Amino acid sequence: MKIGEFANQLGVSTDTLRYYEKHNLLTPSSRTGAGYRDYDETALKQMEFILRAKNVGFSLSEIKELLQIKFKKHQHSCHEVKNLTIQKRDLVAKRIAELTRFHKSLSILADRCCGGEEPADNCSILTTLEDIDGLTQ
Amino acid sequence: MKIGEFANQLGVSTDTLRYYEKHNLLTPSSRTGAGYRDYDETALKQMEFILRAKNVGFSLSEIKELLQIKFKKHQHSCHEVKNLTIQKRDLVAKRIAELTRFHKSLSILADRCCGGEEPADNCSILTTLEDIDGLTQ
DNA sequence: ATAAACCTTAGAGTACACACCAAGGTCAAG
DNA sequence: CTTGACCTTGGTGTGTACTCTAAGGTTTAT
Repeated sequence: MKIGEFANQLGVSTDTLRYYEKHNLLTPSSRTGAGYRDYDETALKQMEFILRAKNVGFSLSEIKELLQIKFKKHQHSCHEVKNLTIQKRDLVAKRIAELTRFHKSLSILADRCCGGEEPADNCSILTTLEDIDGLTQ
Repeated sequence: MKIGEFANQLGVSTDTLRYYEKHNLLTPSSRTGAGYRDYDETALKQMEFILRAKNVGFSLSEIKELLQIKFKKHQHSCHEVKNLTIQKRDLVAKRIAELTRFHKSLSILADRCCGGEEPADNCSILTTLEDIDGLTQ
């Protein structure tokens, strides 16, 4: 399968596939006489692995680690894989906590503001950001 | 106040202040004869505004918008400010939802995995990512 | 024979928020 | 008068995940 068709099947761009190849996430199975990339069933499986891993939140560099483990499963332990997963989960949790703080603050600001069409001279959002922190930490 | 002292007081780097100046977030009040940046009380207030806005989750470009409104309050409405805030809040909410999906998936993967020291040949995390999506969407 | 549709490479551009560097000017203390 | 601590500009580097461009080669259909 040439890159265009392969990309279409997976719903990604050809640029993405070339990018993944450059970053050692997915190498095409072979090249045609003209130097065109040729993808087969194995490549398809691997690309699906990558897309699923992306879907659960792994970054490309994390996926690269997962792939290296996957290629040599017997040289790595379950423990290692679980660790990667837990570390990622905890990172995600931290980010959620931070965003939740943001969400709370923004909600407070928005709820206090009248939102009317009058000039913003006394807008409570602006004054809150100007003055001493009126937001619950 | 020269840039170093000003930066110290605010707990940011001089690089940050120069960056903010370049991106029209904060211009020093004046320059000394030698061309040194000179910050005064007004600059301090504005920088505090910026830092508070950052603290509630606004990006620098959003803060720039807020500042433009703040500079000409009577030319803008409360409605406008509230809109910015709500839009940001909703964006944050979306991101939280996405990350929460990630967190769930990662938790499921981690919980299922034994995490033992044995080789990862049958690691449930890897097989789940290999096979048809076993994760609740 | 030629046009359309595909493919190749290398490299630049995007957004975000800075950090870091080099080469040089300025200022206060000793 | 020199040392050290500060300041200046302009430019490059970081990480993430692509996207786009230029300049050209290949394949397929008409």
